[in-house]
Amino acid sequence: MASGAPVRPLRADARRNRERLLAVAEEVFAAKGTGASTEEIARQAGVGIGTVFRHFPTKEALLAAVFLGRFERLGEQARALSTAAEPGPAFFEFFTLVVDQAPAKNAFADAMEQAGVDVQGVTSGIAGELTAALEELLGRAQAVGAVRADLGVAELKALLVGASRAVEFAGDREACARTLAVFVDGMRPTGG
Amino acid sequence: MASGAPVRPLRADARRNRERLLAVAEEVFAAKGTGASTEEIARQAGVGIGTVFRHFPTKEALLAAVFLGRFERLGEQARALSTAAEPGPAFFEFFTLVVDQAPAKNAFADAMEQAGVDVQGVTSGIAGELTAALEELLGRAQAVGAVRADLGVAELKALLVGASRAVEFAGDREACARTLAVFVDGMRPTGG
DNA sequence: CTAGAATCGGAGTTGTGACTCCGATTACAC
DNA sequence: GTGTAATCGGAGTCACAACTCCGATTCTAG
Repeated sequence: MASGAPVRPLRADARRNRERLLAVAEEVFAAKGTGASTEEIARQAGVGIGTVFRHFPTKEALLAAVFLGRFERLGEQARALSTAAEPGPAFFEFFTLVVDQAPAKNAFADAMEQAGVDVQGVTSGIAGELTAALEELLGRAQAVGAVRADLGVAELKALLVGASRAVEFAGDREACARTLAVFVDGMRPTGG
Repeated sequence: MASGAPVRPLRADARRNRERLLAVAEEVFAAKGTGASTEEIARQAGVGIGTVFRHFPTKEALLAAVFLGRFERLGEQARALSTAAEPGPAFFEFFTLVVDQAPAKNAFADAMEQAGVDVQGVTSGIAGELTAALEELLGRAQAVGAVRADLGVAELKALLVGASRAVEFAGDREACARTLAVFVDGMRPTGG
């Protein structure tokens, strides 16, 4: 199960390059979509193409690494908010938070769909943690009656993706706010 | 403004091929995304690549033609429903209708964003009609108090795109229904 | 039926982007 | 400081997809 190779720590310059590449890739993919070329990323990171492929054997691997990082951070945020005193506001804060980071999140959905990659597979470990954190956050909010009871984590994920798309499409800030309000109100319990 | 060339009617076989291409392209783009190759479309339509490019000088033009057709049909459906006796149910029926046709609709959003094409420009005429029909449909539903008053056509479009994405992501039919319910309830008037 | 124009088909061109390879360079142990 | 193994850089390869071109084919007017 656990991989056999002991993986000695990377040389300092290699580690720097790897981190820089991840940061730049996240930015570029968010800005230009997942169709952005690896050459573009290499150039912006100030390294050669060879270096990109040394660290990430395929473009898909690079994408996966970027999304894994994003998932990790989302999971942390969700966990942090899931211990908040008021589960209701915490839940909606998280929702808004994710949607505000929409561009990168959409790049994620795009990539996974287009590449035909198995989302559950590639990101299984981290995604599992994220799912658990979402479950906690959602469950608590439902327990205090802040969120309708007929929603599960699957629906929540779908709504996160949909909301990200929607606000990206809405344009100006006020339209975004009104659009987001529909999601928020729609997730509240029906009929009081 | 009106173009000068009198455009003589196409030869019978040419018109057949053109229609067949549009139909096949819509299917293929919906199934495999807008990244599907023109060769694939030509093959499935049973024509040569040359024929595709004779009718649609670029791939982008083919995409635009497909979406124009879709917009046209949506506009018709919206217009038909906008004269219904009960504006509220008519509005929500239209919303559901569009979302059920999600795949193709998403292909639209993808293409326009990725290609960097000006949506308003390419589809201006038809999109204008669609917008007008949406406005009518929305306005009537709001007038009878079936839909919250703070939504405009821009928000409605964003919600249509977002909902399409969301249900596409949701997976099984029941999750889709619960997800859609969030949209529907969220668009209803608040506190009333 | 025939002439001739419109249309078709698909091999070939061109451009782009993922990925490889290996000599040059650099970090680290001693 | 020096040896050496890890890392870097980027020219070159390969595959694929958009688009062109022109001889072959098909439609239609007469």
